[in-house]
Amino acid sequence: MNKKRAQILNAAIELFSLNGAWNTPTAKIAKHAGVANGTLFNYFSSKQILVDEVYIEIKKDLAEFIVPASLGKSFESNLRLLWHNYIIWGVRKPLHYNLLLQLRNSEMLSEEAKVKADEIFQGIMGILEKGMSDKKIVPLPIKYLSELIMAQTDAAINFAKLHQMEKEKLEEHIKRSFSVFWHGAKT
Amino acid sequence: MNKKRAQILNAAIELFSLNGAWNTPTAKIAKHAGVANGTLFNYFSSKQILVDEVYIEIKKDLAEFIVPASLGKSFESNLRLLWHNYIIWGVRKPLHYNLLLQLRNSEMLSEEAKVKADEIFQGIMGILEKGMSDKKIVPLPIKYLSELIMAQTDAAINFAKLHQMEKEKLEEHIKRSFSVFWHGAKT
Amino acid sequence: MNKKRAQILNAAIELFSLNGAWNTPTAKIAKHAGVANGTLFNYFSSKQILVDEVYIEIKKDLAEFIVPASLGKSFESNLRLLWHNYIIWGVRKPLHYNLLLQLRNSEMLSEEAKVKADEIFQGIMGILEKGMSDKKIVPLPIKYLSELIMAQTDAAINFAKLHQMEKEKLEEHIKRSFSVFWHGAKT
Amino acid sequence: MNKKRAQILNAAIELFSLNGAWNTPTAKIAKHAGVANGTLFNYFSSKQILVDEVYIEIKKDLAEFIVPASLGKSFESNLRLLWHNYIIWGVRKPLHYNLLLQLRNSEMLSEEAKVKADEIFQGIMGILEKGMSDKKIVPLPIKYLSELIMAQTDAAINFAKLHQMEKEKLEEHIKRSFSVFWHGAKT
DNA sequence: AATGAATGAGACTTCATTCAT
DNA sequence: TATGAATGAAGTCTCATTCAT
Repeated sequence: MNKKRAQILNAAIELFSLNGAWNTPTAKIAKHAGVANGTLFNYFSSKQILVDEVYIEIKKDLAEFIVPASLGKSFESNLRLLWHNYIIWGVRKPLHYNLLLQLRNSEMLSEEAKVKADEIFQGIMGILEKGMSDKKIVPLPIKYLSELIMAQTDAAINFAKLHQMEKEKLEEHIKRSFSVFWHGAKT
Repeated sequence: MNKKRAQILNAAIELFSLNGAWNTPTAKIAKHAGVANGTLFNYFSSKQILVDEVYIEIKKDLAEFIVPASLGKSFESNLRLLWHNYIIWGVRKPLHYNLLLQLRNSEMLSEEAKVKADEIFQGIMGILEKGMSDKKIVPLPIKYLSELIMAQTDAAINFAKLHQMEKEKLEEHIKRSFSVFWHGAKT
Repeated sequence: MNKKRAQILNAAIELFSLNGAWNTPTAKIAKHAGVANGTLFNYFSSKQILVDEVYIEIKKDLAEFIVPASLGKSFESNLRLLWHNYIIWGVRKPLHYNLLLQLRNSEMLSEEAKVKADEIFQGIMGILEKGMSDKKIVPLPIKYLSELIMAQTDAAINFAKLHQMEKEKLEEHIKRSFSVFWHGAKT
Repeated sequence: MNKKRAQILNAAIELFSLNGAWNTPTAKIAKHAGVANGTLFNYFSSKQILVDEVYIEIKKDLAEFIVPASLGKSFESNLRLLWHNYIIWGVRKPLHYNLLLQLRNSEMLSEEAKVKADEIFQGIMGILEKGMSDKKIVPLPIKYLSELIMAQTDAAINFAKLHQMEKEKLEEHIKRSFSVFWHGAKT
């Protein structure tokens, strides 16, 4: 990939996360990235597109991070791993995570970007669908199930960050949060 | 209360929700509210303050709506009612609900506003704390429990809106969502 | 005279002097004067007129203060008294004095106000003219002479204020400053 | 130096002088300078800073103009030259001169600007100090002496402009004005 | 006469975007 | 391809003035 493009994306993620995308000027991003003002527009033809690409970049990073290299045998263990990895990602990459939340409900994303970002998660959706059709879990619409998982892991991430949890304590917290979910959702 | 102030607040809520607070000019709000440009600043001395007050207004509206007039006997029934009312509110007031999510992670709110908004929910927090200390529910930090509830109800609201649920269907959905939660959390 | 009118004038003098007339809103003047916003415009139909009236008020105050009740016999003693009184006025009424300087070169005064203010000093000009025609002083255009006097007294006032002179020290300073002038200008 | 910057400074000096800095919009300055609205702010990050820089520019121009290329032998001749040059400058550059007076007492200048502007005149102050310590002049505080000189030359400039003096007549006027001063101040 | 809420023109300033170098 | 000065539309906010009470 292109180096300058990556610099700009990273600068944007950092500044967007800290100050809000809506009040981060492109000029500041360029400066933070160590490139000229106009260079940014050689790589991203408008700020709208930059925002979209930042969102997609984050979603890609997340998807790569949480998908297990190889799927285990049981649905529960696969789901537990996804659950675990998502929380770890959220804790380890606070800027990315914060920005993800920020953009999700901001009315700043184009429809195209949302669709594209969803596509990245189709593989993960597949795992859930499989578990559902195998009746490993209470029958819920797949879309609702995923929202539910995301919602509960978000709560877990926020709480872990609030208490600056690390290592064993964090693992314990993840375990417990999954346990609460699994108790309610398993068949 | 003051009529013009309310007009402005309502106009702001509507436009913020539809277009994003970050790209709703104060001039448009004033026009939509049927007042002059400068009048807005007689009531809200800056856009920042308007945003803060909008957020507080929404939280107040929500708190009023979900708190049961009289608390029932059992913790479960009280919690079930809160759960129910929150989802109803989210479905009935989509603009308010959407804006609530938008502002929460936007970096647009002042710290003062966040604190003030939290104070509005202290009564509701009290209900949870009571249930917890009475061991009606698995021992979780109260802050995490509330995040968890909010997260799951948010998921339920999103899903209900996605499928434009109403009446019996909506009630059924609410019931099921609570059931999943209660299963996982009850002692 | 009218009490409210005087309150407004005094408030204006104070605020104009401290912050500059150009950035003192009429609303602040009204508040400082303890009257309503609109009341100010009952007495002064525009800010321009208020500024003009403030200037005239100051000039009147100054003229009243410096003109000796009864003129002495010698031109020198009369002039010495004017000189003395002007400096005393400038030191005792720093707000008035400061504002006088501020307005003089500000392009904020209407031509009418300047003319009116000059009329107030015609009596004093008469004294100078008399001394000139009696050849008590080197032949200079009367207008230049008055400028010269004002200029030197201004310098004396600034210096006295800089060193916070009072009583004997101030009197000594005034004496010396007049002496320098008189040495240069007497015939 | 930078061409656009100079254009803006010159436009500002002209418009400030004619209409007062307080009621010259930045938009008018930009237009008069032949640049876009925003360009002005590339060179002067706020109107306050533009005003400050205008003041400093004028003081620099004045200092350059009045300081003699080489100092003569006698203190009197050096002082006479400064006196002469200042008056000539004031008459030849009426816009600059008018604005200098306007800004001096306007409460529009930042303290930094005043300090910076004073530094420009340190060389000239040195000349006066030398004359003082050599007892060529009555013992007066240096600060007062400079105020006195400025005050009298200001009077001379105003009078010269009032009568639209030129060439011999102007030179004669300057000579006389210095003579009045020197008579009063020499030892 | 006194009030003060309402007005809206206009001020300063920001910033996404362009384009000549 | 990279630059960064220039642009000007558009945003937030101020404030002299009006007018119904």
